[in-house]
Amino acid sequence: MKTYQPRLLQDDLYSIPIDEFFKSAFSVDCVIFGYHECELKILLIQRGTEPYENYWALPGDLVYPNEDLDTAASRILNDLTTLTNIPIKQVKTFGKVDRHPLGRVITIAYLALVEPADLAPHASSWASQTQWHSMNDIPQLAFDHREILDVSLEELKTRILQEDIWHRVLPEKFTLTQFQEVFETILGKAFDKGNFRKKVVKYKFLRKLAEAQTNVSHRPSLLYTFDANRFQEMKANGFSFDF
Amino acid sequence: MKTYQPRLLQDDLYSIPIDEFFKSAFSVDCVIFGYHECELKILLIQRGTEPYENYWALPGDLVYPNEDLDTAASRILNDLTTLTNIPIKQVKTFGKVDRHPLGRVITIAYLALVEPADLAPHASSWASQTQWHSMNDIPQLAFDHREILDVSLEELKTRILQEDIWHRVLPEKFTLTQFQEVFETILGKAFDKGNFRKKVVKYKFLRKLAEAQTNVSHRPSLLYTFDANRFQEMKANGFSFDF
DNA sequence: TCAAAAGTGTTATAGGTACACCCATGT
DNA sequence: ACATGGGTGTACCTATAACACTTTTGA
Repeated sequence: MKTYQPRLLQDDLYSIPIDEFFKSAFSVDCVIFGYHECELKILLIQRGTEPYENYWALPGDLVYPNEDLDTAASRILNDLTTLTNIPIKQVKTFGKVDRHPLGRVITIAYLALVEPADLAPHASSWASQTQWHSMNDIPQLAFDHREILDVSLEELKTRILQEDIWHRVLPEKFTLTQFQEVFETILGKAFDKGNFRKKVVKYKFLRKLAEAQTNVSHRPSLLYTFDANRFQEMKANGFSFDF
Repeated sequence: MKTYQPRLLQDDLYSIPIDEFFKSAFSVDCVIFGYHECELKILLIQRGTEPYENYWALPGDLVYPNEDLDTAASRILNDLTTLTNIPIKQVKTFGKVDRHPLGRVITIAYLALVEPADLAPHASSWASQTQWHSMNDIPQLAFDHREILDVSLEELKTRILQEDIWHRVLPEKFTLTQFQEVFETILGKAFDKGNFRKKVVKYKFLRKLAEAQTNVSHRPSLLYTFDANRFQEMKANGFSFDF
């Protein structure tokens, strides 16, 4: 039988059949955060099969033999939501030996931030249901998914400062207050209105429109749009919010 | 034959034999940076077997069936250097379908920064040699290791600002100039001496000693030590250098 | 006494923080 | 007229950057 002699251990007398190394698998788990009106949510599925039957879990799947990791993550996200072209990026790989009861399965966690309204209409017809959960009320999760969620939340806090993912959870035209609320909710702290605006306006990638809100029982707010090109330029030069 | 019906694709008629998912493997590749006197180096091995025989490559190995990912990374690093207890942390997982010519092998990249003097004495007796290479003169690398190296260098630049990994490449007692040089070399830019000192001293985790350099043909520099406890405290509160 | 690098001081400017105040709208 | 949130201005303080200057050693 063909064996694999670990290359780096010259004094190691034992050897492991190479087949043993190919008795493992890898999956992708998607941490899909949803933001809407000052609330941060997380998309969970309820498992319909063992192991962890009936537990809530992060949506995930084994990676197909001829499928790239990023592609697998996009596939899962596209199956769950009606959105397309959502950027979904790797967070970290979780690979403890005993993390999966049925064998050696490591999982690569991916992160996305979306508008929670956009859930796939066929979701309810699945054996396992799909549901948005408030981040303030997370049920017990299958596998090591709680740890994955915690790590991903920290990563979200970092990325919201560096990338334009907040853009996906705001309408095309939005107020500076809505913009501020996204950061306050996700980072979990409040900012001074005046100072926040001053800082944000000077970056010049929020473009003030001639329009304003209507039907509000207070002074209407001016609307802004996002200049993605200008943002990309600045990001290429190392831009990051310093909230 | 038992098959795996992808859970998330209800309309998907085809199914894949579950064995197919277990015909893959995962490896760990270590990006071991070395810093010494204003030079950044990278530890490479020369491959003794196909594929990519004779190519230089990042040191790596398949992960043992009952071995955690972090443990595998530490094992590889410990086999190559005489050091122990070196922190080595995950960077990213690389998993393109065609990245390995012999099958589906994804790899988890790990990053460490060490003092390059500490190379294992038995290294030269291996079939494949081990060598420090200057970052200014990297040979062609096997697999997608060049991409892994590039991504890891960026990660190193981020981590040097957030963690105390620079501590491992400085002597127990060091000068502020030595301290500054680490950052200048890794970040690739120069800092004003006076301003750098002012900023660093006020953080209070570098403790000034009563000692000074000897046998230098200029004014001797005062020596400092690192107060790791104080640094950890500050890090817990979100500290990061803003160079 | 000179070169070399250590170490300190000065100044102008920019930016952040806290807070007060006025504005436009619906009820 | 008043409650509500939008929007702006100011004054203080701290941080930063650029640069000049002094100090201590070995040769």
